[in-house]
Formats: sequence, structure tokens, C-alpha cells
Amino acid sequence: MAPPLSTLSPSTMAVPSFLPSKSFFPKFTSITSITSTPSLQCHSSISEQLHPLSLSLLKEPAQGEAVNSKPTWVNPTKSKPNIISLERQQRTKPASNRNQSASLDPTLIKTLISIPNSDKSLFFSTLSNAFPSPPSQDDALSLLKSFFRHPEKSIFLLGWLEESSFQLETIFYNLVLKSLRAARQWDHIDQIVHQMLDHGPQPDNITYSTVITAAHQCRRFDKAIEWFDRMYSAGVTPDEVTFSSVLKVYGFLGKRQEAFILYERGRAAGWKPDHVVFSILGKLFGDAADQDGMLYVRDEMKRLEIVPNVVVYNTLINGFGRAGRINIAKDLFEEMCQLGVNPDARTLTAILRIYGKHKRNQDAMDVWARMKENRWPVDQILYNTILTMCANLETDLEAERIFEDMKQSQKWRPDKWTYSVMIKLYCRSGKSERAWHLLFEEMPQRNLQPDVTSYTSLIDCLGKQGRVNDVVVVFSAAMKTVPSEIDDLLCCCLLSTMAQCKDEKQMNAILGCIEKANPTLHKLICMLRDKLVGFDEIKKYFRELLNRAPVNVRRPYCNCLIEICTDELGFPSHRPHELFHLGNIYGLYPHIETRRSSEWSVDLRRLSLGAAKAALHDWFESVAEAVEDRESLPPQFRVFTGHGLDRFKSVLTRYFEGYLSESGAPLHKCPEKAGSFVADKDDLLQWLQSRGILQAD
DNA sequence: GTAGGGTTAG
Repeated sequence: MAPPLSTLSPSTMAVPSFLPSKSFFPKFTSITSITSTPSLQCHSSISEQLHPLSLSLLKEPAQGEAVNSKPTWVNPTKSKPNIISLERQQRTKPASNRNQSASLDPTLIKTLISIPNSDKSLFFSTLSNAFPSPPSQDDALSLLKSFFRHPEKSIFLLGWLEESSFQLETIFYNLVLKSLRAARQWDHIDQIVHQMLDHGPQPDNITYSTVITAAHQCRRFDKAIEWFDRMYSAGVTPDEVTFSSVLKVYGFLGKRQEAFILYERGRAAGWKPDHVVFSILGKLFGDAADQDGMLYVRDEMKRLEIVPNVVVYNTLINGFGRAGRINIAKDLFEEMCQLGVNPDARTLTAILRIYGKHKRNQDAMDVWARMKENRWPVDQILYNTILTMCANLETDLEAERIFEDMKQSQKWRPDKWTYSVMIKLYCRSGKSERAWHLLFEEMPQRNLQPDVTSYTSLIDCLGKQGRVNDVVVVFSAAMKTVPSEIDDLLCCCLLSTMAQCKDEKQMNAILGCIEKANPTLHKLICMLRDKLVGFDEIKKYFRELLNRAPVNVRRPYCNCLIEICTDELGFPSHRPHELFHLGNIYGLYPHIETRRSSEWSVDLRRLSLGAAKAALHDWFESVAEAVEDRESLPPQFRVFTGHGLDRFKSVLTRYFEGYLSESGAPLHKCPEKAGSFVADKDDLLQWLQSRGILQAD
């Protein structure tokens, strides 16, 4: 029993609801060493694993039919409808009239291109003069190809050919569509394909794949899927290229399940996919950090005995890196080297980025040495990635050496990305003078326009040093050069500068910057300063601010706001607590409190100082509430503040040592667990009562 | 761009 065509179309595919959202692959593939067994491995295949699933997805048995009955093709007079055509559509060269196919006059093409788009009649008459009799197929195609960057001219030519009763085959329309795709003219494309369906010539696989990729590029994903569906109803079975175009659309939409089901259906029809398909699938799963999906791609290739090429390796290495599976990425990299698949600049960019990000110094240095030894190819992005890697691995001297090399190089000169990495590197270690020199001296000398991240780094660095006036200077420069790029991260750095302000004058200077950068934030700060403004109104503006900010900046925003309210800048004393409460409402501080029968704890690590104080106060209150609610309490309470040798990691602990002893809290440094303070239940409750946080019995 | 499909940086 073959499914009716409509059930083959992807938009009507059922997606089983029991599949987990992160990865829909059953956990069947154990992660095995790739390098040790480059030959085919005997994994149980996913189609075997999903056998019962495929019965419900691939076929839709009639009611009453046993699920395990073997379907038979009962109507031999009709061909079996297929999901995919196993033969790729061949490009056909149209019959050409060799007598008239002399190369076209380049001045004619220039003349035609120079005709204003408003003057269609001049375009037509110029053509008619040049071709008293209809042009050959070859000439018409050459003309169309030379109009690739001039979609209006492509359309004109098509119109003129139609008028000249020229035999227009599908290839002519396909070329026009390509020209329109380059110009991102979606509506025009849609219109032309409809016209083809209505009046001919009929669209073929090349038409549909051009249309699907055009819809993708024009961000009309709904249309991409719609046209894929439509080709089945028009009786055109997609081939591998059209299939991969739509798989890519699914990838962009994050529709992994749909892509997987479509792929499996193609496979079930006997399709043997090529490298391009696997690289699309690899990216699709890699972008979602879906390890099982990527392992599936790898295993499928092994099953089909296809050795990945460099592009497939690149997508998989990137994907496993994104999923945090550094060792698998490393194994893949070593495997490709062993198999003689030469890494290119993108491979090296991928692997070095991963090693840098995850502090794999030794692995990084090893690859770098091999790069020099084997003279592996380099490009600008790879150069900058190596620099970023050095910054991540904190090998600043090496970074400086590479930077100097680049300045001397004729081929790989520093660009704005290079400068951004160096500025960040200097700012991280407090070398604001050097960063300043790069940003305001060297970059203009080299005619490089900094982007916002460089300004943000420098503002952050100067802010931490309390150089408020310099922060204002840098901000003004940013407003002048990149006003449209000023973002929430930069505003966060302005806020943290504000917490460093010594007096009203400094604070007003920063407030002035914030007013220009983000009026909502400015309004919120003014409200926070006004003791008459209530919680609900603060909540409304806070929410508005957070909703507009990207997810990764929301918590820093809240931290910084708590910070400025904590410092003695004239904010009402209850603001930090209110803001911390709001941060909790919006899920910015998850998993801070833990309650076990033996111990309750609060984890203040990774909080700013002010936020940590607010969190601790909040915790004391929640303990008091538990007492009042007669909950059973553990014998011990613990506060984590973290530990470490560097200044950043120990600052919270040192601060709390002072704070806790000043306030007489019975939390004492715990020798067994570094970076934490403990209190006995009775001592803590007594102290909470003495502070009025807990009512006396 | 060879009438259609693939991979890199805060």
C-alpha cells in the first residue's frame, strides 16, 4: 500500500509527540573512538531502532490492517509514486543553431544594460535592430547569462523573446529566476513560476530548486515549503538537489524532525545521498548542538561507505564543538588527517576556536605546530581566530607577536576584527592605555572603523578603573562613529561605571550617556532614585528593559542595577532587594538556594557584590519564613562565596568575611569546604531574631 | 554564475 501523494508532502507529515525536544534520537549510539575504528562499525541502525515508528510514519495502514503485515504493490499498471527521483535531472543543452551562434557583440550587451529600466521600448527596438531574424538559442542564452546582475533586463529579454515567437524552453525561465534570486525579488519569482504552471513551459527540478533556495534567501520559508509541496501535486518528483534545498530550509527553521523524516523517506526509497546532503544534515544537527543527530550522520556515511570530504568534516567538527564534545571534534580532526583528507583554513579555524574556547592549550599548540610544518592554508579569519585563541588561552605575548607579524604582512593585514581582539585582550588585563592607542590612533591611521565591541571593552576597562571622564570620552566617540550599533552590553558597562562614581557630578555625566544610549534604562534609573515610585511601576519598566535586551545581557543588567542601588548614590535602601526579587521573578537567578534534609545552602558565586548581598538577605528571610511556617529545618546552614587565587574569584569571599563579622552573623569560614561559611541552626535562628528578621517566639 | 544544493569569528 503506497501512501497517497498528499501524505508524502512534508507539511502534512505527522511528527510523533513522544520525541524529546533536545534530540529526537533514541540514545542508541554509544560514543566510540573514531580514530581506532575507521572502518565500518556494527551499530544498530537508526532505521532498525525506529522500525515501529517508521511503520506509523512512512505508511498509513488502513484501519484493521495489522501493523506488521507486509504491504504489497498491487497495481502494476501504475508506477509507484516516489518521494524522490533517484536520477538527478540532467542539464540539457538546447538544440542550437550553429550557423548563428557566433559570439555576441560585447557592445550590444553594454548598450542593452545601459538602457534605463523605464525605457522598455528602446530595449525592444535595440534588440529588434540587432536581430532582424530571431536569435539562436545560444545567443539568447548568452544574453540572459550576461543579464545575471540585471534582473529587469532579464525580464525584458524574456518579454521580447515571447513577442518574437521564440521557442522558450524551461531553461530560459530558470535563468531569469536565477537573476531574480540574486536580486532577492521574491514576488516576481513567485509570479513567474505561477505563470509557468498556467501557460508553460512547465517547471522542472531546476526551476523548483531555484525557487526553494530563492525563498530561503528571501526569508520566505513558508513559500519554500509550499513550493516543495506543490511540485508533488504538479507531478514533478524532486531529485537529490531539490531535496537538499528543502533540507537546508528545514535546517534553518530548526525543523530537525521534519528533515530527518524526509531524509529517511528518501533513504527508504533507495536513495544514496551525497556529500552535499551530509554536510547540510551535519550543519542542521550541529547548529542545534544535537550530538545524536551528528553521530547519526557519521554512522550513515559509514553504513553507505562514503568517506566524508573536507566540507562534511568541517561541519561535523564545528557541530561537535558547539555541542561541547571537544574530544569527538578532536577525533574527527585526527581521523581526517589520517585518511588523507587535507584540512583547509575552515577546518583549522574550527578546531583552533574549539581548543581556544575550552582552554586546551596543548592541543592548540600541537595543531599550530603542524600548521607551520605542513604549510596548511591560512586565511584572514583563521589568522584572527589564532589571535582570539591566544587571547582565550591567555598567552598574551604570543598574541602580541602574531599581531606584529600581521602588521608587517603584505597578505594578512590586521582588520577591524583583529583590532577588536587585541583591544579586548589589553582591556582584560587593565592595559587601557594600549587599548586606547589602538582604538584612537592605530585604527584611524589604517582607516579602520571600529565596531561597537571595541568601544564596549574600553568603557568596561576604564569604568572598572574609576576613570569616569574617560568613559564619557569613549562613549561620545562611539556615539559619533557607531550610533546605530550601541547596544545593551555597552549600556551594562556604563551602568557598572556608574557604580564607581564618586560624586553627583560624575554620576550625572554617566546618566547623560545612558540617556542617549537607552532612554528606557535612563527612565528606570530615575524611577529607582525616586523613593515615591512603587514596586509595580519599577516592575513594569524593568520588564520592558529586559524584554528588549538579549537573553545573555539580562542578568548583567539586573546585577548592575542592584550594584548602583547598593552604592551610596542616593538610592532608597530597599531597591536592591526589590531588584533581586524582580530578577528572581524573571528567572535570572536560578538554583541559588538548595534545601537538603542535612543542610540548606545559598550559592552566591557568580553574583556581583550587591546582588550577592541582596541574595543573602533574601535567603535569611526565606529561612525566617520557613520557621514561621513550621517547616522542618536542617541542623546546618551554608553560604557559598567561592574561592580561587585570582582577584576576581576571591573578592566575594573577602568581602563576606568582613560583612559577616561586622554584622555578628554566626556564619563561620568552613575549613573542609573552601569558599563557604557555615552556621548551626540554633545560632542562626537566634541571630535572625536579634536582627528582627525572625519574630521572637 | 556556468540552468539547481554544502562549511568559518565576539
